[in-house]
Amino acid sequence: MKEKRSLSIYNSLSGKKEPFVPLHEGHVGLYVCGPTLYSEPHMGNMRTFINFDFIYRCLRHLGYQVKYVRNITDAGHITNSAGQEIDSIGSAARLEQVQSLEIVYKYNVKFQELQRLYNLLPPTIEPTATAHIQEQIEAIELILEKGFAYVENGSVYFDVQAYSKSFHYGTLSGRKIDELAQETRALNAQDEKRFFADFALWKKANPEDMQVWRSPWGNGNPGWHIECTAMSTKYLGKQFDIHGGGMDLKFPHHEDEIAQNCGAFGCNPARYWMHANMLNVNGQKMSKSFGNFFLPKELVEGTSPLFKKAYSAPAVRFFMLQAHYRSTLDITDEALSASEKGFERLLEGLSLVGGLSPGTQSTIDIYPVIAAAEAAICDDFNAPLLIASLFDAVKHVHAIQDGKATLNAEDLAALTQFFTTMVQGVLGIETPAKEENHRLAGVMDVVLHLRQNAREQKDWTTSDLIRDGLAKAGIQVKDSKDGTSWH
RNA sequence: GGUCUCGUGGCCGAGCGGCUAGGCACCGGUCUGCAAAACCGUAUACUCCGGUUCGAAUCCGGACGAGACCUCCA
Repeated sequence: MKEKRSLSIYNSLSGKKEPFVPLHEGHVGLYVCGPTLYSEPHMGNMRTFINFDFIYRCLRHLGYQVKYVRNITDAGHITNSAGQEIDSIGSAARLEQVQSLEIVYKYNVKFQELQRLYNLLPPTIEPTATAHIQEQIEAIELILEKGFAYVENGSVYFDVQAYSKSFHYGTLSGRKIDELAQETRALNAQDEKRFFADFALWKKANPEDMQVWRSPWGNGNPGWHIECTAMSTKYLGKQFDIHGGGMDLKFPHHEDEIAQNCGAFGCNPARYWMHANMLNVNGQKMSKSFGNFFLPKELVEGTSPLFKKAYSAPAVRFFMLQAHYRSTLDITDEALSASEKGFERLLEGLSLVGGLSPGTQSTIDIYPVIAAAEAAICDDFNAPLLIASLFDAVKHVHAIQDGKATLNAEDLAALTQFFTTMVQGVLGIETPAKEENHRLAGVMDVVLHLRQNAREQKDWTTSDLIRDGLAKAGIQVKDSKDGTSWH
């Protein structure tokens, strides 16, 4: 009996929130630009994937059947927009003195580990670029047939000038070609391109290239943008509902993807473009080139010099979702530890709600809270607002726990269902499994029993000695009405 | 230089024309042998200057400041 709600999504194409209308009722085609496997994904990369994982979960929660395609780039991007040729994976391979495939395999394993660590649902399909060379070649052929590309010395370039006669180049980024011409930084001697804004669809192989594929134009490598066009078309069609990715991909990558798709099929690949904002460190984008990045692993292990302690993956995920996906988020030790406390409070609420007993009648109305949460999801996937409503629910849970309020069986079931669905299903936060150390637990039972005896005899010296001693050992004792616990 | 985004209380971070965001910290309270923990509660805000409006953090213009993109980037 899920209420039909109208979802609205901020569309980067229009710069506005728009009501979401899927191409096929009840179904959503979602394509997200995934990682390039030339290094271990850093925390900034993970923020984008966490955000889109949340969006994916929201769409499913709203009852949509979602086909979620997230590509894996395992072919080095060959670009020459600045007259330079960069094969990221090949470079990494040379640096590590191994073959390209080893690089790709190594970092793919790491990425899969991170997906599990941060509780990312597996996409419906995770296609790789190297497994779709044929599709990329076919897409390039189609663009050539339509007259929006040209072959030059074994390479194929997208012809932006020809394209501009039929389509508007710059719909997504708002860039204008003549402005671009002036803005483009000093270039090296122009190469085979006819026009500065042209970009490579296929690049002729260099002698030192490790990965090379055959094509109608000779041996070479696919261009940076064409894999997304080829794979999104294959798995989602010429046009689908939502295309997502990091903000930094908006230009030129997504702009060129649009040009390719329009050039090949006459339509924008996606009706809604969504861009996740950057993770900042000290107010600046986390980036390989700034050197201010850290790895997800370092955060979980507490080995990054930026942070005083370790933060669990669910806590980090929660921290990320406390900011809206379209806002930049500055990650600092202070912000993270503040968020962690709230995170624990939420988990406490989650564990309490299951143990509550129903009353004969309800003295509080929980449905406004549930409605607020659903509305937050529908308002451009507003995770922070959703979390705020969950904290309202936590207050209700405590009130019931303290006997200050009651819920009848039906309402209590609704609250419990709501809480677990939102925290685990939608936010994707799994309670971290408590590490059970039976021997320590046995020792603690004895120690706390001794302390309890001392307390009953008002032997405060002994009881405080035990308490302070445990504190030094990193164990905190918590006294409450129901007894003493520790962690 | 061009294009765009953003400036919210001690910190993080929502809201985007009128109605308490939320979390953390602070302060007060309950509990406690004292603490801690836990729970409850109060307070503090919208960079500046103009304009529109009965009414603006919220819309428009300007100033200042920050960031992103224009080059590989999630």
